[in-house]
Amino acid sequence: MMDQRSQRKQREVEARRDEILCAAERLFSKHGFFKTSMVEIAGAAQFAMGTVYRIFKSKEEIYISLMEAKSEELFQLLEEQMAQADTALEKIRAVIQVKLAFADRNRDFFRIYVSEWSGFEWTVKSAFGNRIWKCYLSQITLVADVVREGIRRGELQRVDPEAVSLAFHGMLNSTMYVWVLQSNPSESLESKGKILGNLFLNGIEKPIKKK
Amino acid sequence: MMDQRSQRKQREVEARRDEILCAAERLFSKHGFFKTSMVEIAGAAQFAMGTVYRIFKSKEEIYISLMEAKSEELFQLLEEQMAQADTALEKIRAVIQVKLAFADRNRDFFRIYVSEWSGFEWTVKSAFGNRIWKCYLSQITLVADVVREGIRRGELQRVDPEAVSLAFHGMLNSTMYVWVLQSNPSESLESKGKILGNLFLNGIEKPIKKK
Amino acid sequence: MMDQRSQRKQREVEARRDEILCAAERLFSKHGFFKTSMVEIAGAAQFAMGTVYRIFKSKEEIYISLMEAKSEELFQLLEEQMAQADTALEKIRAVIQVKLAFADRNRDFFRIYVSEWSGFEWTVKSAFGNRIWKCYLSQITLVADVVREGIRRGELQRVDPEAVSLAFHGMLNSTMYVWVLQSNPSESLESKGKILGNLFLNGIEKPIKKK
Amino acid sequence: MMDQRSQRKQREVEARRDEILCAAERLFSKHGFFKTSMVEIAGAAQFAMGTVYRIFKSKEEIYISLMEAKSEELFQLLEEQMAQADTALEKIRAVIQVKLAFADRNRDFFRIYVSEWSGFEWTVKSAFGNRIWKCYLSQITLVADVVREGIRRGELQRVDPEAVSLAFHGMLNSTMYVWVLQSNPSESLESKGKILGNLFLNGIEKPIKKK
DNA sequence: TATGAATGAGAGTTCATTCAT
DNA sequence: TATGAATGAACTCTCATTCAT
Repeated sequence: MMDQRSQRKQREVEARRDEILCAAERLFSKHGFFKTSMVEIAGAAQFAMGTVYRIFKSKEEIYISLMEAKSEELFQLLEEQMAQADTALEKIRAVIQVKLAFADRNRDFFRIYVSEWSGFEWTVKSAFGNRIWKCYLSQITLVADVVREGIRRGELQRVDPEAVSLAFHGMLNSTMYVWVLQSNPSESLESKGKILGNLFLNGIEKPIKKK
Repeated sequence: MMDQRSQRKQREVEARRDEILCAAERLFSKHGFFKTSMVEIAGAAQFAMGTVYRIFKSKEEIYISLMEAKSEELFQLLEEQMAQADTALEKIRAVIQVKLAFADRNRDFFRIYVSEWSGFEWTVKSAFGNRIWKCYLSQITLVADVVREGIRRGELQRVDPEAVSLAFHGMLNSTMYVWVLQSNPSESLESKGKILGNLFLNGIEKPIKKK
Repeated sequence: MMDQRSQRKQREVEARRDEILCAAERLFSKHGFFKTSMVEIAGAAQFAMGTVYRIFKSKEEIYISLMEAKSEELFQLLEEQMAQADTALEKIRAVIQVKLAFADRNRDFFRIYVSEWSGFEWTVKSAFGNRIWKCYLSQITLVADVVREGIRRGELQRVDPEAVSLAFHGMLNSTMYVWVLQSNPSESLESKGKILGNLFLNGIEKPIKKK
Repeated sequence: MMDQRSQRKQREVEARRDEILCAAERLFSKHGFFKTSMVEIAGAAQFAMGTVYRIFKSKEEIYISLMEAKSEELFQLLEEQMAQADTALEKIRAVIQVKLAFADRNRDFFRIYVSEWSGFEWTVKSAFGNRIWKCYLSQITLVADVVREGIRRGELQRVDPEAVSLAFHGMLNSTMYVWVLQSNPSESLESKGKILGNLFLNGIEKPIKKK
């Protein structure tokens, strides 16, 4: 009985969290962190200010929770899809597809994510900066591991896995950000993915000697 | 005589501009645009508030002027070095070297530049957003032209020049940002450049058929 | 229950409005609109700045609300007293008495009212200027109507009602302002009213022919 | 020789004073005292800020000098015209005509003059307030003297000269202000003067017994 | 527990006045 | 003497956070 009640409570709190994060996502995406006020967030989420502050201890906390939640979601999707791929090449192509599709479904989030990918505004407050940074780092590590494994299995050249993964994400993010900004993307998700996959795997140089 | 005096005036105004921009660069880099106040900028530049406002009409104007000035400087360096290179491959390697060296000399600026590369916080205010965006666009166009020429001359594969250039800059920026953040870069400038150059030109896949 | 609470809220907000207006009245009267700061108003009303801004959206809004509230109050007194008078002459004498008594009770307000009667500082910002102007216009129209009726009923000469009403208020205001400024009015309210009434009704010329 | 040079100096200073006052008049009339800046005044008068401050020690000084200069001019016109009139009635009509004509020629000044007739914004700083007040007082006294003389000579009723003069100017000013505000005055100067003259001399009541 | 009014420090910007040139 | 750049206090208004109800 007590259990049931506390479970309902739990679920309610979760639902509230989501509603607030959802409202914040839209607003941050539209106006940026600093030009979005707590009154706006509370209003959009249909809660009183006090209620918002009961769930999140500050505006920054909302921002970071938003990043963490979505990053976690994306990370799990990445892991799932990568588990189904065998070779490093397939895994890398999977990462591209998953991220592109995710960006397409979460355009508001992605505008924030890419913009703040460096965590620049947060670097001072290291406690917050670190949490944001981890969101990026987890993905970079994930791909770095794939690269490392690919090298070991002879599928990939002997490159620096971390450096290459970092560059890979920069490539992806810059492309996706511009793509997300366009309201009517002229080119499809697929073609973008193919371009990036080829670029990352084979580069742009023309293979000169193919006897 | 009149000329001399007005020239000195001119130089003094320039010097003031630079001092303010320099102070702003440091502060924006450390705290971000919104957490840096005009009082701080004025104080760091050793001027009274009114003096700062005599030279820049708003805080945004300082920010944008900073971006424009440094971007222009970087752009000219890029053009100079590219003019001395013959092939597309050489030009691309030149871009990487120049940007890395520039980032190394302008660490504060680069933290701002990469952080805000998407211009996200500015997109709302289109007048300002456009000016920021142009700073990035000029570089993307520059490299896209190199790629186009390289394809025409048979040096590069038939890729989408704009898409590839965008990805190239994302790759560079993400790498440089992390590199700039490290106070004691363990790896040298050269090696970073080599890694990125190889990645962009040849990708990471192991060339399978080499009979 | 809900009703009671919301009613109390309503009353509290009203009380706050009044306290702020009251403080502003005193300060505007003493230092004028531009030399009175919001900090001073908030301080005098014993509220934090934010509270003042919750109730009035700007300093101008306070000023205009003050004018409108008091003007409305005066206007209603005028209407009441005029309703009890039969002839135009009686009505005009009633207007004089009511305005003098009101000015006596609201010395601070009257200093502002008369000073700014022309709305000069406001004419530029038409939106605000109009609201101020209406405060004066309503009274001028009121008296103009009385004059018109008086003419119709043969009590008054065939004069231009609007022009005469305007002059009438100028006469009243100038007299009242000086009177209000004197801390210890040497002459009584009554005698001032009589003088103005006679002046407006009969002029100052000696009726020459009275056979 | 020395005399000539110092005389020229004197004349130059006078010319500067006039240019500044002229510029200030236009600007104060358009935007009000507080919304007109010294930079604007200096710019409009084609002088450097320092030069303006060499001639007037503050913005307030410009304002008051402006009032004093024009008031003095008006006062002399009034004295001249009144000297040519014999009876009190003629003198009063002369005052009306002169003021109306002066207002017509000095519309900018009159907007300021009437708006600030009460000196309200200045009352705090008594030193300044007094100087402004004297500008009004001189006219009131002038007319009060005429009224006193008129009573002595049996032309006017036994009224309070000061009170009546004050009311007279209030009447005039309110009428003139509205008239000055209208860009295309529909009614002529003459007719306005007649209305005010009749009102002041005979009132609006219909003389009842005229056998 | 939920509310949202109250808080007040702090923001960007202006401008009367000064003073080195 | 004339200049106009430099000054910095003071302005209006915002908003993240708190807390009495």
